[in-house]
Amino acid sequence: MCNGFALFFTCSSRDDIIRFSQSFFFLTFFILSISSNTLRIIHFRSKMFNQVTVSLVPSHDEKWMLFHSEVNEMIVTKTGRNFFPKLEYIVEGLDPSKLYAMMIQIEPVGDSRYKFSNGKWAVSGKGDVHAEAKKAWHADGVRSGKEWMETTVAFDRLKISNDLQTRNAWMIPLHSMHKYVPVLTIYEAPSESPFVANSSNQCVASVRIPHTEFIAVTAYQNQKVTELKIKFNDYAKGFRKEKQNRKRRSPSDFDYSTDSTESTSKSSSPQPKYSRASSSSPPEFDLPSPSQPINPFIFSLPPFSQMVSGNMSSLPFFPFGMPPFSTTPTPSSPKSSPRSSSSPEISIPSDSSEKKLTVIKEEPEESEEDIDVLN
DNA sequence: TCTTCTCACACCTTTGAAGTGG
DNA sequence: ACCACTTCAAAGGTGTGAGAAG
Repeated sequence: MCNGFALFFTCSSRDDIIRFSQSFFFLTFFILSISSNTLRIIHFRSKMFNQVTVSLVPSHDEKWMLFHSEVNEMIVTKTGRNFFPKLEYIVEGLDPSKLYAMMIQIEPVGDSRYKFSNGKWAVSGKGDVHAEAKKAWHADGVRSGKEWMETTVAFDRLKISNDLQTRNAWMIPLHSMHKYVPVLTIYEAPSESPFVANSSNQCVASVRIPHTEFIAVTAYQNQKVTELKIKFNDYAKGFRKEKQNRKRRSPSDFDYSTDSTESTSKSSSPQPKYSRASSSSPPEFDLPSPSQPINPFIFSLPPFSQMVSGNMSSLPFFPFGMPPFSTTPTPSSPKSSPRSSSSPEISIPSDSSEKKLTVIKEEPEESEEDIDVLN
């Protein structure tokens, strides 16, 4: 499984040690060279240099940043809840003629359990034991790089649940009061579906964006997060301040004779949707489990939070003539979702600027099991 | 007593079928 | 008959808050 940060490295000679040092410098360099809006993944092959970039759709990215500044929370229920903000990516740098499949996992961050007390989140002890993160494949299955790059990559159908026994392919079971981060993995596929992750498929990139971290909860703990959800999620419009004269009524409060109010107000016509590779697009596909490990990781690095201590200005010199990355925000992609005219303005606190993690993936490790049968 | 979870609820958007008019 | 547009109802998503569970 492409889990975390990995380098293909075996240390058996002095040359190897030098190679490791070079790799380390390289890693350090581009970890610190991430643009503020785009997560870049550099994937080295033996003969060719590929640069795959993955970013969130700007309108969602802004929201993720905002929620992250308050420590994001996601409600989990037995029946499953959607992500908000949405997980919708822009992928660039794929080979247009090659075939790819996309998969997302929600991986635990650390092994702690959290509690919300005195207005903030704190570790409350050792976390529950996590099963291996469930893999949710994008419903579009195998598509060409050109097709993936033409549209955004959305996982609309994905739901998170606290039902650990769920067999629903789109339901990701999570432990409440634990911290998680979504990880997008891109596989190169040799042929059309059904896609099977095996030794003939390469893990092109595996991306975790630090500010998409969240804590799974069964009820919101931080009032500020609740307010942000209500402010930005149209489905929660009913809870917005200007309408907050609503009150929960006990059964005895019902007055069936006069209960007319505004319930007759209906929505305007449905908004046209922009083109995207949505996970909700039919038909569903049925992917078998990855059958074979592709390559074991030889070396793994600690979590991002432990690696980045905070000062981006002290970039180390990169010794290999590494092409410089732009550190300016990527201009909004034309394929990004249009902002709804009714969407509230987003202002991100200045201290919320997040350093993003770049993840190098070499050959991934795949487990035998995984992937529930798609319903 | 405290924390966490569950469920029914009101209120909202989205979706698609049915109706209408050119 | 066809097409474009509007209307309507059902489905589904949201946070709330009372009560249950541990």
